[in-house]
Amino acid sequence: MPYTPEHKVETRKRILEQARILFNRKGFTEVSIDEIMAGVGLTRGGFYNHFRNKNELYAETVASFLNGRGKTWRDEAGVDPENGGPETVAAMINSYLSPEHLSDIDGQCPMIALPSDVARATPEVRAAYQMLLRAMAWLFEHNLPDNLENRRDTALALSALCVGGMVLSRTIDDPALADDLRKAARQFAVELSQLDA
Amino acid sequence: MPYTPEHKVETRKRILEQARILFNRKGFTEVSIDEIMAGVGLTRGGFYNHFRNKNELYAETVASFLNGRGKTWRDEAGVDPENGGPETVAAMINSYLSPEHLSDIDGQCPMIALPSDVARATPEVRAAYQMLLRAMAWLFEHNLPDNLENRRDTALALSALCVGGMVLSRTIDDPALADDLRKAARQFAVELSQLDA
DNA sequence: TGTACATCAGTGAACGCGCGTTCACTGATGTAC
DNA sequence: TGTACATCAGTGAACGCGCGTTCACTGATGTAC
Repeated sequence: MPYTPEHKVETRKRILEQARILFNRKGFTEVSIDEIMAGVGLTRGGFYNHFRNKNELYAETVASFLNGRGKTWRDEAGVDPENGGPETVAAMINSYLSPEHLSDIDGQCPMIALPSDVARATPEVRAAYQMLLRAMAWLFEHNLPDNLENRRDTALALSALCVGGMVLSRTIDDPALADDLRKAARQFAVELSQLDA
Repeated sequence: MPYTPEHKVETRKRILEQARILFNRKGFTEVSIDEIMAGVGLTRGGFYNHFRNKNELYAETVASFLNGRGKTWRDEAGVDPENGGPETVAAMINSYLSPEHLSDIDGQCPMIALPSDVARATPEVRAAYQMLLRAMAWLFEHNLPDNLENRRDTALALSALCVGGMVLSRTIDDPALADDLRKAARQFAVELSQLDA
């Protein structure tokens, strides 16, 4: 048996990681397989040893965020699904709508970088994206105060506010406006999470 | 002088309108000039009598929304910048986050259909997008109650919530989840607009 | 009113380019003896 | 321990395709006489 089985697994991971970064930077259609493979130090032909086609890669990239880069993010924000609470919600909001997240093009959440790309992608890609949103809303919901009546709706609205605030800030050129928008979203998200509606 | 000057102006308008619809459906890069011109009943070569290149068309498409399809939308929602008020804000929110707007792929607001496309487009396109956002926030701001302390921040947060709610709903396949999200965003947006923060 | 003419919106073949994918191959590697 | 071998990850030329853009041309139209 030539090469260890781990070798192939590792290469596959490196391709996924490189693809995630490049997709975040330039979007799905603007990134070529050549580019991704070159970033990993390989040539184009080898790609098809790891993925059936570009669409499969795309779906796996989005899906892999949850347990890859997304896990790092949750850890950094100190999110603990088991023992959370209101301060966890505030930490999530502040981290998601932070200037660091805004300037972190490579590491950002795919829901911010790729919404309109995903809307036109294959069902597999959209399913992966949907899973991300569910995960985000679930985290919000289970850390909101118990006495809140409509926790799920609050969690969904918070998700919309967080993603919307970042998507718009990212698209806006005027740094002052982008910042005001991000801060306003953050302020009202925190308020909303404490609201007894 | 062959053809009336109006003839050319009219054709240009028809190209813009067709481009707006197709961009809303499939995004900027996925729509070809052939496709747009065919939709207008012309052939590809003629395009360059009206626009310098595809990027110029893109920028003008986004910019033209404000006084074209966007004006219709404001009229339908009964938005009057001069004599508004809280009920105008509620009308804007309810209209923007309505099931009708969600299902109106062709006529939707470009901020929903094209956020990640715009983020990677030319400065001209981004400037047009920014103008749309400013217009939306301005409308919110000037119709919020006078006694509200932070009207601008409220207006910006409302914009983020509206756009974010629609972007996510559009991307989600599960109709139940998409609907819950849209409704939650709407409910909290209305609440937020009455909040004295 | 009718006709020749000039204009320029529109045509469609052609060009260059980059991309996704295929495929015959190469050569690095672990294993069997 | 050393060597022949089989495997298969990786290579890179080639293919087909569609796109944005150019350009020499056509022909519908308003105007001048």
